Amino acid sequence: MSRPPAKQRPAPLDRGLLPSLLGYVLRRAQSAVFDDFAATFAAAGEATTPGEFGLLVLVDRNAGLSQMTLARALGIDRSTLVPILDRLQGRGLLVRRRSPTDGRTHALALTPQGAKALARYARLVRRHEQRIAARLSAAEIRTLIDLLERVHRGARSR
Amino acid sequence: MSRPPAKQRPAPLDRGLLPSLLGYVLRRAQSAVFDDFAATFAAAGEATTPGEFGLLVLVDRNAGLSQMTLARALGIDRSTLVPILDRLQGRGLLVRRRSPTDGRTHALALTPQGAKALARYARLVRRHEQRIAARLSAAEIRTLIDLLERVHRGARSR
DNA sequence: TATTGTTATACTCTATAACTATA
DNA sequence: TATAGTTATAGAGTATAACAATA
Repeated sequence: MSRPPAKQRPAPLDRGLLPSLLGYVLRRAQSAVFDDFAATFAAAGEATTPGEFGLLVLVDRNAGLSQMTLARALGIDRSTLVPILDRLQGRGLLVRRRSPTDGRTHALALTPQGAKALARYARLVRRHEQRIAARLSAAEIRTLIDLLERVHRGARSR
Repeated sequence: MSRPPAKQRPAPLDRGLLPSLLGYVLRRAQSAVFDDFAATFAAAGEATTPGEFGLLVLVDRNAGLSQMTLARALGIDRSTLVPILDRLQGRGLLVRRRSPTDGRTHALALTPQGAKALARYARLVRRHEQRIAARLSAAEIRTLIDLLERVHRGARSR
């Protein structure tokens, strides 16, 4: 029963009530999933965040939408969106076109290169999803998504 | 069956595959829960984040721990922790004491004021938890926490 | 007047690299 | 040499306020 050298037993900290708090467990799971997303993309030589991926999907599925519409869908301020679009546009993934009907707005759209990148990202996301759900059955994944949506609705309504 | 004025039907965007992605649903739930946390605290005239609350609990339950130990437990770099502790110390909630056994480390501890604040925060967190779980039974909450922990472990192991 | 996109500004969270005191 | 805490610095995400162009 000899123990290995063990330079310094880390001695896990007492977390008190934290592990029983839904908010805490949710936050930690989210953080681990974010790390896995980044690692999956990095392993494929890509550098794109979950937020950027979601944005690209929205632009792809709703071509021509305005920045205000997109910002509302993302739940961020319109000024926050500007540098994000600047970066994506700088990477050649999307363009801001003039709207023909309203001179104040931009019509956003993916470039052909952006559409190709999105298809690549979608494959990586599928791989990432398989990893994070590896310990769950298909039924459990559905249950989890359902419970999370109910938490979302409960938290939103105040 | 006349519709109310409705200045501009927002026409919900097409989110494509996003709602079927665990990572996406998780991120949205987390964001809504964070907002609810902030709103609950703001309504009570308090301004403390989930991260700060978690940190205070760890210091409370593990008095005398070092900044490195705390940083590891939080999953952040030691340099990231410095301004966070500066702020909490500035608010009079915790202190950095000299460690008597190792001159390189600080022994962190809550002040009496910090302990009182933490008790106040814990009551608010309980209220917040009731809100976000309002649509879930006790059994469902347990299931959700269990599933999230399994996602956490699955995402971590690579 | 109201809306859209932009800019200026500020704050927080995050990290890496380099410095210092101590072990 | 190695570790702990700090500082300098930088990047991303977030916001508010004010401005120009357009409706």
